[in-house]
Amino acid sequence: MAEISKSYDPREIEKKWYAAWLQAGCFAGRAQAGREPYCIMIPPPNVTGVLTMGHVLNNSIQDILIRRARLEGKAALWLPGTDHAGIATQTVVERELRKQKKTRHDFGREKFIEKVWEWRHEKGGIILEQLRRLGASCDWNRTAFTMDPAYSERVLHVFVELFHRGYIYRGKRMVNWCPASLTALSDEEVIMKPVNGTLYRVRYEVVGQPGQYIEVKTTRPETIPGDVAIAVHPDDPRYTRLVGQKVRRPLGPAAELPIIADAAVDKEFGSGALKITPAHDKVDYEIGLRHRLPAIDVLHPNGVLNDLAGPELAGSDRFAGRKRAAEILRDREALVAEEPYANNVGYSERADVPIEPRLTEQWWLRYPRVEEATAAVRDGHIQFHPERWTKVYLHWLENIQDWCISRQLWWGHRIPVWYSKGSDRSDPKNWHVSVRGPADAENWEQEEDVLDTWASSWLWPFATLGWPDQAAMKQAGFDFFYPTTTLVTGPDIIFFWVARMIMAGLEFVEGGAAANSGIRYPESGIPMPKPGGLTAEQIRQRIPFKHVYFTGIIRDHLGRKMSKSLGNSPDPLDLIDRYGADGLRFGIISIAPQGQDIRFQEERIEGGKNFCNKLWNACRFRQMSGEAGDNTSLAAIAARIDVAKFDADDHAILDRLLATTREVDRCFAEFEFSAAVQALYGFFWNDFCDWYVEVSKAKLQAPDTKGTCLAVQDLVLRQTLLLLHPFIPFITEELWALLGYGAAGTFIEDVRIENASDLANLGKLELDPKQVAAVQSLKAFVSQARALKAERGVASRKDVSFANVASTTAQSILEPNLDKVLRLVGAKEVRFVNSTPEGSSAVVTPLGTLALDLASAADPAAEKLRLTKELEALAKHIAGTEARLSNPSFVSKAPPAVLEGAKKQLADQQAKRAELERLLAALTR
RNA sequence: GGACCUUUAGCUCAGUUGGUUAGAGCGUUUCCUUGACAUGGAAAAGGUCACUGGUUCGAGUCCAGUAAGGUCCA
Repeated sequence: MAEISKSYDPREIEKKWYAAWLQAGCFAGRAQAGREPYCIMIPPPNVTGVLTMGHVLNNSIQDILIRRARLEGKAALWLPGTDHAGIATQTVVERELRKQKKTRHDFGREKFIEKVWEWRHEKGGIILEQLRRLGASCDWNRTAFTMDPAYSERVLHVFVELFHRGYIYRGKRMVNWCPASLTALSDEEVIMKPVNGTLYRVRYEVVGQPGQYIEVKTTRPETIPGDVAIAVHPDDPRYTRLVGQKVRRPLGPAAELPIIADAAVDKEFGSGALKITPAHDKVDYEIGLRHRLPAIDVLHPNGVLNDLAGPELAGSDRFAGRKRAAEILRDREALVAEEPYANNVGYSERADVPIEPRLTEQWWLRYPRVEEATAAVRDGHIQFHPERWTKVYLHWLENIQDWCISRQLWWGHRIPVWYSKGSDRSDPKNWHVSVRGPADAENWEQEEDVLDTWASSWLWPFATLGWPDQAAMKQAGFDFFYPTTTLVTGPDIIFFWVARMIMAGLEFVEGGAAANSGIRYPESGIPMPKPGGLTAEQIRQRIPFKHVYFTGIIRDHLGRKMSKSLGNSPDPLDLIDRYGADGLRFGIISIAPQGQDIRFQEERIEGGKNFCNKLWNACRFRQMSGEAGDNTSLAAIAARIDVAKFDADDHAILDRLLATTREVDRCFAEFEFSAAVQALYGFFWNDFCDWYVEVSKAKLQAPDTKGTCLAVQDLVLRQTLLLLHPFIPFITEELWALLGYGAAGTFIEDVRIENASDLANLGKLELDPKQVAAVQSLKAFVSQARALKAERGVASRKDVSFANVASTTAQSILEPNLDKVLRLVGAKEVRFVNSTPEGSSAVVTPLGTLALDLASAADPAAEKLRLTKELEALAKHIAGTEARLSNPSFVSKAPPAVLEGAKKQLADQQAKRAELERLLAALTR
């Protein structure tokens, strides 16, 4: 067996094991009858993406879950992939073209898409390579991409199905238009930002009544040329007599605008009169529809004012145009005032520019299965962790709006609709909708728009498993892995992705014959669902996942979001280089409480690395302590343990091992990963290294106890490695091999992890609670003895003697453990005496009053001060306990156990006080 | 405007169904290179649990309100 080096160096070990895992096919997700499936679909990162700390957290958790599932004997599949990120990817490639002073139009659609594919093959999907450095155990053979030919066909298939099922329509409606990307966006892609702008008060002269004006307030005077009316509230007495009259448009082509009454007008805002610009505002558009008003679009798609804005403004950008408009109005004395004004403006999420409400022809989706999607989460078929996100989800579903799914881009899934050449595109009679297109292609022209990227990734959980192709589904193990088990993602895409996946699953995944109406869709042959809702059973079969774990957002140490522009985001690969992948994983998990945002501190990553080194060295200690025994199975180790040779420390460490195993089990059940890491840290560092390893040093000297002590270490280390493996896979795999827990060519994942009761049974561990408790008092005794030494400044010396006044019980606990205690304290002897020596320093421990024997007498003043302070603190506690016990309500109402506890506590405290008083009195004498 | 989250040691956070003297890591102070580890060991200092009420024998924990910070929706 190779010797374990003095410190842990992750580099070569990580490389070695990742290659070995790949070589052995450890990550392959296989549908295996008789095994429980455990499946995670990666939230596909953007193909342009690089690894961020958010990805590190998110993917570490997925890897933890999937590796734990393997240890539990489940058939685990973690399916990786990327999405094509329509706008982001197209922007990246266009930016490269711009360096050559070219635009996509110089290439044309087909050539440009070839360019994007070239880029994708060269530079796209780097993030998947980076995930390997982190140790991600994805089934790379199944790597999916939303633009893969097979996936693409599934996306188009869904469009065609939804069209036939009546969920998709085309219409000229108000959309969120991004003037930078020149495409429509969905509501979810618009971010509201507070903006400090100006509110312009503008007056419109009433026709035929010189000197009579109506005043309106607007933040967008440049759209006045698009005004078609002034609206007031029908119940507003200020304007009743003006309704039906006209005003002059103060800017742009001259026009007389009707004054109309509409209940949508807010009487309280400004003067109570609203300018109506249907082409540039959603509310105005609706008012315009009600009053049959025209819509005058004064903007080019890129936000530059067009000729309809009039010669004064045409050609100006919308923001320059706003200033110019204000100047003109001022010159014409139509501008009454300008006021600073804070309001919310919608920004394009990707391009970070204000969006324009714009009237365009788009494709819309009425969401399917909204009710069932509500029920799925409300009724607990899908569980959110933390649970509170349920409310956010349900609220969104209650207020759901149709989804604009068309994008004016080239990179993406081109909408599978063809228009009969030369005919009216707005008439569905002239449409052909199919995956493959019309047979007589020459008579048709295809829709130019592509689908929103989310309209492809919402199919991710089943499209990656071959749906709807039966053969592909069989090969992928669809029936075995679907519904998947857990989705790990950020709450920021709860609407974008989580909710939509649920609806897609409910609509498309077959489950239960009762769902079928007997009618089949012409395109796919898929049975048409029965009208009406799905049963609970059908919902359970169709949902895409059973658990959704929402991670927190990683912030910098000041609490700011990490972003490229702030430069406050560390490079994960750099962190891996410096701390190891395991160190990074352990560190990030330890600071990621469930459902809360995380403040990143590099010190914690360093802590992860230190923990790995500690683990490494504890195993090194084991290796140096004695011959390796048969470690190849739990039973083999158990056979080397002679329970008759157990001392209190063996009982205690195994008791803590079982408790830790239970705690980690609980944490996995409740998605509390940082609590699991903390439990493991505390157990291993404090209970095992700081105590058991130290007491072992004495035990190993005795030939009688050596074998059992080594076997106990082997047992503890084995279970610890198993419990830690999902969190820190590389180092545990290496140590597993070095300590001989697995045969050559096998991996830690080939073993099944035991739960606490199985571990106790298989290890034949009959633990004595009294012995466990004895170690508690021994620890306190040792700690107090050390403190006594430290206070007298003799911490390093080993030749000191202690005198202990102990009860027979205390003495019976101390004596069999004395060798170990002396070693831990750093002392020559503990003499059992009847009274503490005159003038010595003493403390009251659970195992007697312990005095430090020194040639030099203690400083009486210092001793007095110390004892007095301790007595004062104790007196407070005694007073508190007495007060409780003298309260009749407490005595009569508190549960007996609590009452007994308080009584015992009081007795202990009083005994300790008596002893301290005696020490103090001895000093004063 | 609606909903949710957070507020505990200098910093970052635990604290499970209310029940001994509220914990951890980092940082700080002192001591220690003893044959696993200085990426370490030992000891210590450090908290009126944001505030105000209430429920209770008993509140960091439950309830109501207030304040500050944050997130989402409109």
